Amino acid sequence: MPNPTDNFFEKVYAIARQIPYGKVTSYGAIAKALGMARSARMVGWAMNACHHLEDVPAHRVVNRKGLLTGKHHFDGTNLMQQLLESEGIKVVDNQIMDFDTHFWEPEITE
DNA sequence: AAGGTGACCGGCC
DNA sequence: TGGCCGGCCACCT
Repeated sequence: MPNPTDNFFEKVYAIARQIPYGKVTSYGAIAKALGMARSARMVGWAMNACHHLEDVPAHRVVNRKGLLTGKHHFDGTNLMQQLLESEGIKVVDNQIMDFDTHFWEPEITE
């Protein structure tokens, strides 16, 4: 019997798992998809908890500037960048190149 | 119960 | 684009 708070995380995970291969999205986009555009920070918090889940491609979630703000939370230091580049996304200095091109907008689940 | 924290965002210069 | 400031909401001590 999951707590109601866990549902919130599940929602974030659901969005993250919907991110297609070679695509990225922003915390704000996910927050907006959940109807909490003003609480993008909560998405980041949820991502922190999702870090122990392999089903959630957290490396495809970056901030709205396309900066790999959370790369520091991954196992290594450049693991997040490696994963993105492995999907065809060019990353330089923790920043995604052609962010608008690889940007993917999550579906609104309300 | 209250305060501090955080993988952020938007506006302004 | 980059830096600074305020707001935002859930979680932890």
